[in-house]
Order: sequence, then structure tokens, then C-alpha cells
Amino acid sequence: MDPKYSLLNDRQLEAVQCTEGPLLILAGAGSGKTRALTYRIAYLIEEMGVAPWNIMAITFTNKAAEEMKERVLQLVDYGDSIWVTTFHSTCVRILRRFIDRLGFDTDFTIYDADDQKTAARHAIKELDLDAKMYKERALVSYISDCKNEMLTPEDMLQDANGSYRETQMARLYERYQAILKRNNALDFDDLLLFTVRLFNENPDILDYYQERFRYILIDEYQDTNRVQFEFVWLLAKKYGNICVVGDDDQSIYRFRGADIRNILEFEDHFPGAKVVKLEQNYRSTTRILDCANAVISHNHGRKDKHLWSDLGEGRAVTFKQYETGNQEADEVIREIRKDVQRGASYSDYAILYRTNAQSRAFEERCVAMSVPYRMVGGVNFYQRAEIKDILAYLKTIAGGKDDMAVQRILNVPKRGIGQATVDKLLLFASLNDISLFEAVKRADHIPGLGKVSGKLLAFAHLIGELRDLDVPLPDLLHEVVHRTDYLSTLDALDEEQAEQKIENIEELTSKALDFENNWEGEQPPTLTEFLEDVALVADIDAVNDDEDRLLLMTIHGAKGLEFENVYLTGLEEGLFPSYMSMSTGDPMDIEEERRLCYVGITRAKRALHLTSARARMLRGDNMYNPVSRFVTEIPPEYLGLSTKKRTDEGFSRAEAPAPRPKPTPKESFGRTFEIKKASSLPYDVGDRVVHQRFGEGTVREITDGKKDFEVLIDFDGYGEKRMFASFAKLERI
DNA sequence: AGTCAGCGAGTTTTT
DNA sequence: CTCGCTGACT
Repeated sequence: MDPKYSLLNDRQLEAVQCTEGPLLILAGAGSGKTRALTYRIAYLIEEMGVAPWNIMAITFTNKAAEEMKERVLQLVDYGDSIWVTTFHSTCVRILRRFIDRLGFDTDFTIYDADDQKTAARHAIKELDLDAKMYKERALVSYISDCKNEMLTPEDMLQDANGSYRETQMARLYERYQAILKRNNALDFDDLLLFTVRLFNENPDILDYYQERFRYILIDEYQDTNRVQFEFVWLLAKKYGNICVVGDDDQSIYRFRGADIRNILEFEDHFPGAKVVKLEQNYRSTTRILDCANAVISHNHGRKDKHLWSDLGEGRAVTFKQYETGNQEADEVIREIRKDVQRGASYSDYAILYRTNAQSRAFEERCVAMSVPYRMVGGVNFYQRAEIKDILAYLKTIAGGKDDMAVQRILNVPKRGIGQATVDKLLLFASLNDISLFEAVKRADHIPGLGKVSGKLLAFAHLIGELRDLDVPLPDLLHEVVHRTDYLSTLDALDEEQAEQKIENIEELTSKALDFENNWEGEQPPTLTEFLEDVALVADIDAVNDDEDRLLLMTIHGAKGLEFENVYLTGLEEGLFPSYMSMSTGDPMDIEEERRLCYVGITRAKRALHLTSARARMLRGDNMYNPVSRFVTEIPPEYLGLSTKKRTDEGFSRAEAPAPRPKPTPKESFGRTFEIKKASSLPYDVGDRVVHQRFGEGTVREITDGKKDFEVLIDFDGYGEKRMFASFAKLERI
């Protein structure tokens, strides 16, 4: 056996060598589960002679998948022929091949949360129900819950048992599905659901994939839901070589349908399953682990587990209560900055919080004190209006079947095509059973449109032109922005906002460039492939490990990550645990919050700081909350507090910042995006130039920005405009 | 068709 | 506080 396996501890080795049959690895936080998984893959290939393409490993995020793939590649050759992906991309790959058996086109589009909301709104409207009584938000989550439980609209109609409201909800669900079908679209839940349906209805396809994936590994198994379980179970039942890794104490996605029973009852689902526990923690000091154990021990019905570490006591865990949320933010950022001035790196620090709303105070302080930071989550990059607009153009160019995309851009930038026109188009489209874009193309045959039909035809022509371009992705993006004169939509905004949006568009362009450069296929990637990649990315996927920045994120976002120093903030009753979880009366809700707290604590390697505030601004007014029960569940002496004065300020920390061994350089993982920036411009200050929209003008100023040249042009008739050179496409005259 | 003021509602976590 | 929607006006 290869000597590298001696790097594993006994339990890890056991997990690696138990290759046949069902295996549950109960991996405590920081217990080296990724190591166990990657070595297991290597062992299967090297020692058991398993073909790499017979192995499938599934993770929850692309980032986790990439990391695992990379670590496997370091261990064995042919590592790249292993399927290491997320549930969702696996399903997309399968559906792209076979979804026609379910009556969809293989070029289906994927709806994100916003699209789902729009579809829900349409469904409510189509059934002519009171929007006050039937909220799209509630409908979307109802539908999602149904799908996670694999319940069809027909099932729900029956379950409704005559109840008016339940019946209406089921009908809305039905309607929603019809809308998606009409648009040849699938939502996130459908990806899983349809794949399972495909397997159930087509034994030949199921058999094909069962043969293909004889060895299956699932990461973060505690966060799988019912459909995901079904998917795994179907694939694994033939050979039974299923290895799942998880930690019931880290199950934090119940609200999304994750069913903790999947891991608690694994041995019932897969009879004869072997269980291996990884209990040695290689991440945190004992003081941090003590706190984690103290908190989680208040939960019931856990799998028996004793996490331990031999990394020594380490530094004391601290708890501080501040007067206000703003003060909390100010002091925390100040402390971190001080540590950095003494030699620490920002990238060794993470600030974690329960809700995204809390990020704002920290962000403001970072900006004010010039602390470099990176916020993960919040408003997703791909949810920003300008990005969605551009993507809607790309979707329309790619297929044109997605009515929602067409509707989004028909009048962006303004073309004088209003709602009344869109309604007529939609009516015509549904009467003739064609897509909205088809209707636009035939605008001159639609009665009652008048002169607006000319504008519609011009739009269709524009899309046709863009469709005919045979250029690389980043160039296509450029062309979309220019030929549609998209930047004119930014005129109404103030300069700062407009600049931010331009930067976002530039970032999208560089992502396209990056996508193309990393493409491994024989043919250059198609537009559809790019759109799919974009649809399935998560926020955390974009975190670049090389950046020396302080990280701000929710505790959910931090799952699976680790940091030298962690600030766990906002530890107040009503915030964490959240008011929602306290008011349902279901103790399971509080337990989930407690697991979340456990996850937060165990992200820390060497230093952990707990903070809270007496008063906190929320939705405009102040709330005054007591210190979180999770803090009081930790014995006060662990926090250096006397038992009597426990809610007072913790003792001050005089110790030096945690030193770091030396950053290990990571090759190829931190992908950098470079914007194509011209080395010089074909014009200079004082030259006369022409812009496609603003016409002629004189160059007043050229500033060399980080990413691009910024130019100030005095247009005859429009006055001075500041613009980015690469987008302005000015020509000298 | 576009614009703007005024109003009401809403925030837990997300692939 | 902030977003998004509605309805009246240009």
C-alpha cells in the first residue's frame, strides 16, 4: 500500500479501506473528512482497481467540489475523469441528455429565485386570486416544500380534502408548473425532482447511470432532503457502494427541506451499513472545542460523539457585550485592524452573523476605516438588475423560448414598448401557441399594434443580428451592451451607482472570458453552456482564497470553511436564536439554531470572540434583547467571566494576535479575473471623438483607472459625461 | 408611454 | 429604513 495512507489516523484509514457496501462516516467538525474522502477515492483507484469514471462524488457547493477535485488530483492520475460536482449540476447534466423523455426540450432554462417569484405572481394573476390573500413568497415556498417532499399538484389537490385554501394552493402550484413548462424552464427543485422522475419512469436510463456510478460518495449528508435522498438511493441500490459523510450536529438547512433523519436513519435505509466515527478534531484548540461541546450538549437525540483535539488549550475564548450594534461593529473592526497592524493578515479573520442585515454595520465600518473586506452573500451578484438584464439578452439570443427573459428586456433600454403592447403580444402568443419572441417577430401580423410594431420588429432584428455573430463569449457580451445601448439605462442614476453597475457588467465579461479560458471541451463553449454555469453558481463559489481581505458572511455561508480568528456576532435572544425560531414553539427550531451556533464556533482554529449588543437598530427602531441563551449555555469560566457578573463585559484581551505558520500558496485554485484593458487609447485629451449615442464631442480628461481608462467627454448637445473607455467605444474623428 | 410621489409591507438562513 | 407597487399626471 502506498505510504501516503500512513498520514491517516486509524479511523480515517478504516473509512478509506471499507470500500464495498454502505458506509456512514460520522465526521465531527474539523475531523478531516475531506481528507478521508479524497484518500478514499485514491484508494478505490489505486488499490482496488476501480475505474475513475465509475466514481461519483457529490458536494453542496461548487467551491467544495473544486477543492475536492483538486485534492484528488494531487493524489492520483486520472482524477479528472471522476464526477465531482454538486447535486444540481449532476442533475442538469443528466437532464440535458434525457429530459426530452419528460416532454421538455434539452435546451431548457433554469429559473432562479426571482424568476420563480415572477412565475408565482403570474399564476396568482391567471387564477384571478386576491394578491393580498395569496402571496407569491408563500406560494414559492409552498411549491418548494411540495417538491422537496416529491408531492405533485395532484397529490396536493387530494390532500386538500375540500379545504378551499388548500385547493387553491394546489391549483396555483399546478398553474405555476404549467407556466414553467410553457417557458421550457425548470426551477432549482425541479432539477432534482425531474431527474428522479426520469429514473423512475425509464429503467434503461437508471440502469445506465447505476452502471456508470458504481461507487458513490456524498458529502454533507445531513443537509440532504427527501428528493436528494431518493436520487442517491436510486443510483446506489444496485451496487450498494454508497459512502455518505456528515455530522448531525451540523444540520442547518431544515428550512430548505433538509431532513436530518436521512443521516440519523441511514442504517435503516441501507441495511448492513457500517459506521465510522471521526472524532479527532485537527482544527481548533481545546478551549474552542469546549465551548462548542458545551453549547451542542443542550440538544437532544444526537448521535453519540466525543470530539477531542490535541492542539492544546490555546487562547481564551472571549465574550463582550456592547451597547449598540454599531458599537459592536466599530470595536470588532478596530480590534482586527489593530491585530493586522501587529502583523496578522486580514484573510485570517472572519466575521460571522445570523442575518444578512447585520452585515451593513460591519461593511460601513470597514469602508470608514479602510479595512479591505469581502462580503459573501447578501444581494447575489447574479441577482443584480443589470446582470439579470444582460443575461436575459443572452438567454433570448440563445433560445428565445424563455418569455420571462424576453419580457424583461423588451423595453430595456426604453424602446417605447409598454405594458399594453406586451399584453397584446402575450395574448397573440398564447392564442397561436407560440413563444413571446415569435410573437414579436410577427408583430406586423398582430392587429391593433399600430406603429409600435416597427419597434418590435427592430428589436427582433437586433436579436437576430446578435444571434448571427460568430464571436467568443466576452465579445458577444460586449456587442450586446453596445448594440442595445444598454449603458443608456444608467443615465438616470447617480454617478456612483452607475459606476458600480458598469463594474458589475465588466465583472460578468471577465467571468465569461474566464469561463472560456477554462473550458476543457473540444469545441468552444456555447452560450447555453455559459448560462448554465452561471445559473448554478453560489456566492461562496466566488470567494478567492488569495485575497488578503476580511470576510463577512452569514454562519450558513461559512459552513465547511475555517479561519484562524472568528468573530461570532449578534448573540442576542431574538436575533440568534432568531425570533422566528423562538415563536413557533417547536423545540426542533431552537435546536437547529443551536446547531448553527455550533457550526459558527467550530469554524475557529485559534481564536474565537463572541459578541452581542444591548440595543440594536432593526427595521428603523431599536430593539433591546438579552444575551443569547447560547452564550449562557457556555460555563462562564470558559469565557473568563465570573459567575456573578456574566453579562458584563468580558475581560480585555492583551494577547498578541494569533500568528500564522505561513500561508501555503495555492496554485490554480484562486482564479484571477483580468479585464482586458487597452494599453493605450486611440485618442488623447483635446481630440474630437464620436459616440454611437451621444454623437460628437471633445475629450476633456483621461484617467488611468485600475481596471480601465476613465474618460471625460464634452459632448456637443449632451454636455460632459464620464465613461469607461472599453464600453464607450469612442472613435477619433 | 414614461415619470414621480405617496403608501404599505416586510427580513432567517439558500443550492 | 428601504424596496416595490399603485395611481395620477405629463
